[in-house]
Amino acid sequence: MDTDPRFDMLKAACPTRQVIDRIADKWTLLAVVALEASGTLRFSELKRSIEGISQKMLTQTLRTLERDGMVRREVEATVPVTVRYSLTPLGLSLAHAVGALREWSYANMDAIEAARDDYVPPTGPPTPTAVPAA
Amino acid sequence: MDTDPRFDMLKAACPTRQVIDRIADKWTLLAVVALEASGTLRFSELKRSIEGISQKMLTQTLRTLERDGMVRREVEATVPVTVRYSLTPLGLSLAHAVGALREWSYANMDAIEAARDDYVPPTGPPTPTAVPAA
DNA sequence: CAGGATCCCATATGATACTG
DNA sequence: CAGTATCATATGGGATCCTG
Repeated sequence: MDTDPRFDMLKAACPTRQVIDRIADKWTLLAVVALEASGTLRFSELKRSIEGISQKMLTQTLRTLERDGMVRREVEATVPVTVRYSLTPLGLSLAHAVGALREWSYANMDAIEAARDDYVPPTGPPTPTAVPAA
Repeated sequence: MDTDPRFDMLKAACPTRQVIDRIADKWTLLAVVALEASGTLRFSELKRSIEGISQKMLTQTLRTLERDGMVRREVEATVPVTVRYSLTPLGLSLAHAVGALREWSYANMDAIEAARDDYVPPTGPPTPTAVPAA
């Protein structure tokens, strides 16, 4: 059998795995980072902060984060309604964990770039510009 | 302008953001975790380790990780060829960063579950089973 | 301003078959 | 075993229009 307990954490049924499945997505992580950086942001501010995100994905991402207790949503009944988003303590703790990833990214982006340059794909078909032709 | 320097890290052009865009994906994180847990694994072992991953995605994920210098791929010319994958130092350091996320997931999965139960979506349309009808 | 509802498409990913 | 190639499909995600 392949019941190696070391991999239980990777079983789709494992709760930890489920959590990973949920938060390991670009927009979620970026939203959390944005909120961590400024504490509180309105919908449109948040949208401007996260370059490339669409209104749809932002709404969707925020709803999920709110549902899972990471984000607090406060509606203020002003004339054009004002909605402010901020991290809950739970969300803040997630932000810290994500911080490790960001730091790593920052510290190692050069190494990645370098590796990428050196890389030669395994058994690639002849490069079009290099084939001597038959 | 919205040139708040606090959000530079979220600009799509920012190198850190680019790295995040790349590694913040489920299969990549899971592959790294799997390799960290056992040091070295063959293709098929890796596939069995990561529940739910398809052969295609595993190949693709490993290629990318290899290209970016996180994974080392060693081919042994045995009869049915043997390929072993392991983390490079760079990959290992990433694994550590990801570890923070895993620990967070493990520590807070209950809180998430709880929040999810309490959650009531904002201004939802009347629940079918609750509408008094006109 | 915030966000719900739609339409629609690119592509991410799975399933299958084939090979060195 | 460790892939590559192909086909089929789900769905992630953008563009638009609309409303309180």
